[in-house]
Amino acid sequence: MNSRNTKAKSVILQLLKEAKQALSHDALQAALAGSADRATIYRVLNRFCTEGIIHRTVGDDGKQYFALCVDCQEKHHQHNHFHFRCFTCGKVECLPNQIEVNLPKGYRTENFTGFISGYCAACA
Amino acid sequence: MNSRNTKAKSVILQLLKEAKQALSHDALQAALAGSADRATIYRVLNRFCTEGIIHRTVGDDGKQYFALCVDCQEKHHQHNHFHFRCFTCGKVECLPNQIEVNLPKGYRTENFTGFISGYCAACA
DNA sequence: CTTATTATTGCAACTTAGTCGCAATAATAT
DNA sequence: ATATTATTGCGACTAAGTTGCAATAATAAG
Repeated sequence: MNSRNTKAKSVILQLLKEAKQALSHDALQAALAGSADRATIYRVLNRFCTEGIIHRTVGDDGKQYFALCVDCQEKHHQHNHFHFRCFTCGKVECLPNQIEVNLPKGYRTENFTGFISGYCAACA
Repeated sequence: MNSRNTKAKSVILQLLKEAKQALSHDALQAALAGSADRATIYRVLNRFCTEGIIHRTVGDDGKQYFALCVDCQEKHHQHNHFHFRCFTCGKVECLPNQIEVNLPKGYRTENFTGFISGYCAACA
């Protein structure tokens, strides 16, 4: 009785799967076209994050983006990759490079956020 | 007649100099203790950014942090470094490492944001 | 199939971060 | 001393995200 299959959950998951890129809350809300409440979308996304189905990153626009990143699916969840946002087309994609930043002695990493914005190949 | 010396500007600059780390708007506001208006602080910070005196980064908490980073002062402004935020003490510091991320062909970088949060040596 | 349990939803209110218009203030130049 | 206009303070506003609560609807149990 832990988790239930609801329309909102399956549609949001489907959208994230199809997108193959990171989506913001409002992009999802637009795609859902009123079929789910604002708060519900936020809650579903947060649930997916804690369940480890998707990962969250914060853009340099201060907004949260959610992605179902392909290569960190089954493996030990490692999200030390950068995200790229195109100013023109607005898409936010996961970049393949895994980054290692060496922190000062004694520091412990809990969360990694790498974000680059600019113009993608199609829009540059 | 481009820029004027005002109390707000000099105090905020002074605070950023003393801090030797990135400060958020509300940290500055607290330090200013009512001696400057919310909106003024935001405006001064934005002005400093466009003047190139300080740089802005967005934390994984979605908040903006402003720093007068030492090593990118006079040089050609290069802010491809990571910032680290400690969950416990809350400080946000600039990490020395300059990062190079190789983007897909044809992509143009406009903005770089690297943010790591966790526990600093003193708090871990 | 029917009923009970409770995860999930929708709604509304709320918080926080940041921006903006406008009149008042006060640096600087004349 | 006066004029110019950058800057400030105030208030209203927006956008992103969260939360409380009652209603809804998956699932489990009978």
